[in-house]
Amino acid sequence: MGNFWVLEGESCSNLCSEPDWVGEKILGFSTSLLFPLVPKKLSVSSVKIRFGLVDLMLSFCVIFVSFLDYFAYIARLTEGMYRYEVPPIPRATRSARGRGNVRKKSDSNEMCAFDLLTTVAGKLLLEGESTSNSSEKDRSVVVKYTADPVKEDEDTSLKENKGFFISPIVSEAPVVNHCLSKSTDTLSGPASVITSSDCSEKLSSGERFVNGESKVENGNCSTKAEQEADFSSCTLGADSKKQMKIDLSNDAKISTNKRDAICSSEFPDLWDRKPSMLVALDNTVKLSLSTDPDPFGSFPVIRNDVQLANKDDDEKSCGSIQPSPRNKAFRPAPRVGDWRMRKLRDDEGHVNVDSETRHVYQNRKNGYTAERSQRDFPIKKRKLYYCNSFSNSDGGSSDGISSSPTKDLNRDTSGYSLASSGARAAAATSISKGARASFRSSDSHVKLKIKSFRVPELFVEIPENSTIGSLKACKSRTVMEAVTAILGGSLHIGVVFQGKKVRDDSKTLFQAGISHDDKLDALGFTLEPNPSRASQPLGPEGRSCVLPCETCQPLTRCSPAPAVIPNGIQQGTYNVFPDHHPGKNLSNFIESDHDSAPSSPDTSLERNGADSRALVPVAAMDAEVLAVVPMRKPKRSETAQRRIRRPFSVSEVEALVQAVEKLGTGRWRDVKMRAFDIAKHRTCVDLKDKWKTLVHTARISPQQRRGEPVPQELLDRVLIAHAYWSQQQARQQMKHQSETRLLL
DNA sequence: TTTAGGG
DNA sequence: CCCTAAA
Repeated sequence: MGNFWVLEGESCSNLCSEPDWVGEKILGFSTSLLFPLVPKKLSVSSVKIRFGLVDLMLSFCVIFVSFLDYFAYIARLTEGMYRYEVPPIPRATRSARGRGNVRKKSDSNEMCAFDLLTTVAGKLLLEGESTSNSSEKDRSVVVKYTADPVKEDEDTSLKENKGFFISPIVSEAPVVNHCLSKSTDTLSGPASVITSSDCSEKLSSGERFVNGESKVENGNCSTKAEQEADFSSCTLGADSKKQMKIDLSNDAKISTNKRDAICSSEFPDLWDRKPSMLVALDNTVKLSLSTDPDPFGSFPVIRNDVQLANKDDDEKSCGSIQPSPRNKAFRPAPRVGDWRMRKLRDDEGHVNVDSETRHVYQNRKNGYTAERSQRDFPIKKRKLYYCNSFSNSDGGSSDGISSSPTKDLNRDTSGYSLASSGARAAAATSISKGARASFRSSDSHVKLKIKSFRVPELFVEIPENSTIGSLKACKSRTVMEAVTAILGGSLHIGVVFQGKKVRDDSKTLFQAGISHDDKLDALGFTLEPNPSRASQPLGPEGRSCVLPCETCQPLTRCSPAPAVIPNGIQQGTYNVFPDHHPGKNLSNFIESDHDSAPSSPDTSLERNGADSRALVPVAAMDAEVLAVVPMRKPKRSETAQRRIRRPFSVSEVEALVQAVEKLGTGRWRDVKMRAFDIAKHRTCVDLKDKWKTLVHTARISPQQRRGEPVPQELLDRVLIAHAYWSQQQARQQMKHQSETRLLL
């Protein structure tokens, strides 16, 4: 989908502010959503990976988008349309908003009931690389994730022992945020580390609040950049355990809301290129989920009545400006965070989670206190911006909204550019001082930044007679469900090198072909749902709801704009069951390990759907039940990604030749087992094809050959072997024929 | 799934 | 590399 950046600040209520369409009936509406899925409230986090002597700093940012806002936005866009696809994320205009009061207002009126988790599998690119000599040979195990779940309590304590630990890099993300931020709140701690909610065991994410004042923050940031361990930790996560330890100004009620976390990250490059809009808002919504026990389970149902009811509360609690009427309408929407909490609780047997009931949770470890719950609401001072939800590179479908956002952003935040630059500078200073210096010197830090996110695609079909309300509810649920199902578990960090997933954690960098001088760009990371906890089993019956894509007639009428996922956006890799081959020998083929290329979207989705049942809609909805289906491309052509090209190395060719000499042609399976058993990406068909090309290559003149030159010696052997086995084959046939004749 | 071939 | 018919 695109890249999202969250900046601190106001919530974007614009979109939501005009609930014109509320209550209207949609005639035909089917949508497909590309939702970034974010497991938790990850916001900006940085990962430090130790590669031998080299540390790679990764930062990734996850943004939370208010589902409702987004939804509302979509609804508006789609009204009257049969289908809309991947609407751009609404951006809030910061324009008229003044800071203080206004802001509060925004906080209070959050229509954004659900924060949709958006997310990501971020691809992190190396910004710099360290050149330390020693590291080159030392890199042994480089990227490894800890199998051990991180205990919640230990959020901040992730240590190097584990293959990697993530710590927020203060220097980066914060900078951007604070620049933009207008909020008066200050953070005592520059960054907070959130442990991922229970869900993400392996991944801890750091969140930082943008709210803090810019100046203050800067100081902190820069300072902290170097001491990762120090950052104060706050946890916004669902777990109570992860409470923030950050001092917030009074206002800041960053509270325990999970969703509060704001994400920001600085991506200098990106910013430069395209800052865009603000996406989400969040926390302030005080409202609770519908008080009714959720019949369906975990998904919150949004209802109008609820909204109204909540209104008062919100105002009170916020004590700030009242939300505009319009906004109020939306308030009721439950927030994701709440939802989550509820969900968590459900596990424990608790059912409802409305604002009222929250207190119940107090008992939990680090339980939320009533006070806290109240504080939570007012918090939203963050502004979320996203950059190009549809990456330009995608060539994709931009809604035409894109341009404006940017403008607004710049305009609204006067000095933004300045700030950004400043931020950048700061970042550069803080972090990169070392990093860059290292470039030339021996410092061993490498900085990574997220280049893109992969967003899975969900397809939601909605009956024509559905009301918007139902749509919201359903959608929320389904989407949430899907999201949770997928991401409910912990996140797993995947390493992608040159487009291939490297699954073998035990593999050394060297084995993986990752080297400093080598294209570090080629190194990427993905956040994937953790297989272990991924699924929420829904009854099989639930599946019945899933509709094949084909069934969606309305789709045919969809707007011309192809819903195609922008190229830039790759599908999240959801390999539910990555296989690890810890002890495996790579033998000659370094590349052998690179696992399969990124799974094609469809595949991954399907897999998800199947395995985790992520997409299974809630069981019993009304007639209005929505069916969520993985966006399967009807035709393979659309989505199926061509496997990445993996030219055969000379060593591979040699192995192939040797095997064929021995086994002959026509026994590719044996050849594979014999010579390429470890190279999973080489199929017998590949070997056969390679042999075919080798034969061809051997026959043509050297001048005509392309690619990595194959030693003539090998080519000669190829011809010889080919001739020999061809002859054998011919003989076999002759023999066979003669036998048959005899029989006849 | 593997082969064998065409694209 | 992909796609497919045939085993």
